[in-house]
Amino acid sequence: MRQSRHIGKTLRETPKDAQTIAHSLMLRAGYIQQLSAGVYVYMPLLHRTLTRISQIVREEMVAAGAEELLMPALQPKELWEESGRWERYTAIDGIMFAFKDRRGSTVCLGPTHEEIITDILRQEIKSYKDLPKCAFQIQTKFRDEIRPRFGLIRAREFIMKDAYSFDVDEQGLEVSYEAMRKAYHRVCQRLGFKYCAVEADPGAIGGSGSQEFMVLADTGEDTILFCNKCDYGANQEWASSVIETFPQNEEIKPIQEVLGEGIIKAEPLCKFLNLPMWKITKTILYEADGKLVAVMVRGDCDINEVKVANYLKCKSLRLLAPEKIKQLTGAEVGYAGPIGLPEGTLIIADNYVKDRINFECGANKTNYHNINVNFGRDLPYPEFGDFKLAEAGDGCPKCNGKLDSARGIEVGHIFKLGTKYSEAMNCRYLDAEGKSRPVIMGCYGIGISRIAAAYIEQNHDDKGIIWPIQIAPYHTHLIGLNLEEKNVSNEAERIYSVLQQEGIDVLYDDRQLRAGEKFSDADLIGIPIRLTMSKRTAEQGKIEFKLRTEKKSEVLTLQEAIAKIKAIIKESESKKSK
RNA sequence: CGGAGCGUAGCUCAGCCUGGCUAGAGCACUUGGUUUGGGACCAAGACGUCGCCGGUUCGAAUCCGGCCGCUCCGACCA
Repeated sequence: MRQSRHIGKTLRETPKDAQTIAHSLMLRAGYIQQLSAGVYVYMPLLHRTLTRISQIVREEMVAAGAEELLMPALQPKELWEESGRWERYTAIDGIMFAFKDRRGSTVCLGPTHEEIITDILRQEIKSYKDLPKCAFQIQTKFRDEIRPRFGLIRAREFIMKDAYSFDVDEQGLEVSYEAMRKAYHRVCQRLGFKYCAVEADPGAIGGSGSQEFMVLADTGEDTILFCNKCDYGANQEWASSVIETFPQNEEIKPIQEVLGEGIIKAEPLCKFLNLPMWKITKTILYEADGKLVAVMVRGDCDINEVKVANYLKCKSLRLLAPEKIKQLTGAEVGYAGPIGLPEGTLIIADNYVKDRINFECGANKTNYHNINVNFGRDLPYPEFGDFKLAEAGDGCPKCNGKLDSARGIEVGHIFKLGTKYSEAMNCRYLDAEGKSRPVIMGCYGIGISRIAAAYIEQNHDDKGIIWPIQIAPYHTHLIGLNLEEKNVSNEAERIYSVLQQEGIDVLYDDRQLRAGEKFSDADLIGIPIRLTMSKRTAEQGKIEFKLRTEKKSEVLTLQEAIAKIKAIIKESESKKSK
């Protein structure tokens, strides 16, 4: 491509809306243009990169035994009602774009495709002999995100690869899931990511287990925790951890109400009462689908609301508003405790709350706290579970290691769905005994457009993007200098066409600009190999070769340069799965 | 949705508080000249429904009201 005819001007200044480096660089280098909130034009350079990312993903999906198809983005309401997700996705969460067509039928733009694929496969699968099956597509998804942000990281329209597996039983699902898990690792490796795969919350998609593929970046929206000894890793919203416990060998004391005026929050409280943090109890009041719930955790812990919501199986979980707390408990915020809550309040407590004696908790009276509280005597044992937020420094739940934390961008997420959709939508088969069984499903997503943004977030310098050869928009960037001299421009033109004949993708900067501007643009755009033809090199009959990752350049013959470029391309292609 | 902010040239922004006549700057763009291997310089030019609608006023980018759009902080997720 001749840069003089290329669409996508570079900008010197950072557009003010860009909050992350990747977003800013993509705007400045002409990879994206914003059309409205969370909606972007994929400009020619990005389009090429997305095509390459898609191709890598496609190759690994096919190698894992999946078959490609393409489903409609426009979907009928009926299938979503059948799966039971219509209300959640529209009225409750509002994540789905839905509207009426001219005949008055309600339709929506697909945020995901479990319903459609299940509808297709239930017509396909009749017998255990029809299984297993695995299908994937690379397609535009629509999600009316509550808050789109960071450019392509969280967009309302984005490109996703989604795959769906169908098996006869759990063991079959294990095999399919494992094949996808490996394929996801290969995709991440081929792309050249610094990443990690972690256990995750299946969330709205549902199912029994899931893993997220996290690209490590400080601007990531997620916090991940991983063990410094074993392979345990999990999204913080899903992670469990081990914390220190203390011997409970003191005598059981009588419960006592203590005045501690204006003293709230665990730390001031433990100083005031001269108690260790772990003896304090945080009791937080929530409204779960309109029902009052009190959650207790140890004073040195925080609550993980995802765990609480999962335990309660509720659709919405909100902190109780201060006015409501006062109305229901009679106390200001900060004095809530498990004793004396309104009738019918569900009390749940973190496991680490359980084996303590003579602990503290709020008295549900402004300025008062109870000490020497004991389960069984002062209040019944509540329901216990894992509700605390795991944090860096906690112990690993699998070994005796410690958890470290990092920020990550979720580029892939794989789920064991089980029978959630096949039961709801009647996707069944007859087994060898002639018995009807629901198909066991899995689903597997990769954010194609997000990968581009995540890669830049992880690989850039102060001058611009640094693409690897496998997903760069072009393999080489040919820079022509001194083009006003006929012999130089002739030579540059010749090299441009030789490179093309050799099957090397080349962006040829044939613009009449100064060297500095061309080099700056080249650094910004980030094509991995730069070839420079100028008066200087033309005289030697050679060309300057430079890698985007290196400071130094070398002067080579065209043949040598081509050989090097081909070696680099070949090296990246050797990672492809057969 | 709750909280905060912004909307003036392609981009970054000044002007608004304290209303005033042809609305500014830098970058980008056009033309000419000098330059020419890391975002040059000089000169001349082109480019604006000041987000939209309404109100106040002799007069509105500026004050007031409504609407729209965008961004940030929280819940969502590939």
